[in-house]
Amino acid sequence: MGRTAKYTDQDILDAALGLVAEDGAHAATVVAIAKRLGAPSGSIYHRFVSRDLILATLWIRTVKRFQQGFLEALLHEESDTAARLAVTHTLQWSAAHRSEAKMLTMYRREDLIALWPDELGGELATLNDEVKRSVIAFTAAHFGQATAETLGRTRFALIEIPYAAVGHIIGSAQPPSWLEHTVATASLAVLARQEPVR
Amino acid sequence: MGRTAKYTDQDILDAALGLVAEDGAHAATVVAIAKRLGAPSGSIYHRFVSRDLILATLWIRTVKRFQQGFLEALLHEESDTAARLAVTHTLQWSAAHRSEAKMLTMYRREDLIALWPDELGGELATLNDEVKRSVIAFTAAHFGQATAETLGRTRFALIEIPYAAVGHIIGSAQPPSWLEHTVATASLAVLARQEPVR
DNA sequence: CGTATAGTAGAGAGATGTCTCTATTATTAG
DNA sequence: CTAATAATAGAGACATCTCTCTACTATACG
Repeated sequence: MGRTAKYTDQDILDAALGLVAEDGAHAATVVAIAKRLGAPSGSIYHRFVSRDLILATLWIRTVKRFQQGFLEALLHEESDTAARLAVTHTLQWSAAHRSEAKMLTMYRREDLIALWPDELGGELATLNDEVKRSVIAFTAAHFGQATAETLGRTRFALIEIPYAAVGHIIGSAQPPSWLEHTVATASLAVLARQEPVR
Repeated sequence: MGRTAKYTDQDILDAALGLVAEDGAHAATVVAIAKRLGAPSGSIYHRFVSRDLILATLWIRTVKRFQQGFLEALLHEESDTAARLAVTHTLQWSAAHRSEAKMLTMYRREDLIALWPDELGGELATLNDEVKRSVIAFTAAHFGQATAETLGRTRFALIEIPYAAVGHIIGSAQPPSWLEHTVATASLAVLARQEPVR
């Protein structure tokens, strides 16, 4: 009962995402989001009690969307293959979801959301739990044990190096052909178990 | 003639830098900078005509400070050594200049400076020229020729991978001992001339 | 068909930030 | 010592953004 929604929650999140990706984090003001949808700002506040809640919801949606494939990749039983799949997922997902990839790699949560809303406190607290568990399991399986060093190296190989490559994907019309192979090379070198020649 | 300056240009830049590093880009408001120095905002505007000019000047100062050692490292005639030195410089400089490293790795220019001031337009245009030239020269020397691929791989190895590691330096009291070796391993793997096993 | 309800619409209050303007103060040169 | 000057000091004009409040509108259900 009541009239049907003209602007859905998802529409609002998409508009915010577009603004962040196109014009930067500061551009996603409530007025700008409303204008992008052709709505007045009041309509936005009918759905989300605050700007921070919009961006926090968008953040969670985006992180979860990215994590899904990443977690699946890490499930592969052969650890080198799992690593390759994880790296490939990051690059391909980023190419297929540029705006979202841009948001994730370009901004920290704290720079997008001034004050994390209480109602999403629980969500935030557990958001990375699965990935953390998964990375620890990978490290234990791959290196034999998860120490500060092996964990740090794993994170560097599986997360930070691929993230660093996303800039190349966002920057150009289509990802350079050498990129995927290069990133995999770097990651696997970091994950090498025998002591490399110094 | 006239009274001596109580707050110098450099004091103002340092205050802005501290705010950016500690509380994020949005925290470096003119009022906050003034408060940090114990001055009213009017005194700041006596030195810099706009907030953007403060942050743009800081940006240039920081980039130049970083580039100096990086360019020196790349001068080494043996290219593998040059690469190692460049990587090491990025990590060690970041450890020694955390606030500046944080600013450079955490924010893009566009996110710090809304509208780049005209008076610094020339500076900006040439800011990266030397590094670009230097990276091209390195690529030509190392790979034999600078193509889109060899240039892209060089940038990834010498700039983006080390940048990705800076987070580990900023995040903890002292950089993990394994970091430097790990980053060098990744970079050199990317720079390997023979086709790696796929 | 009419009423309850979910939603849209938009004006405007209040907070925060940039920048301007005028007054005051310290320092140097003659 | 005095005048010129470079700098500090701080009030407030103006812009922008978040969020509130009230009025209006479309739709579903009986």
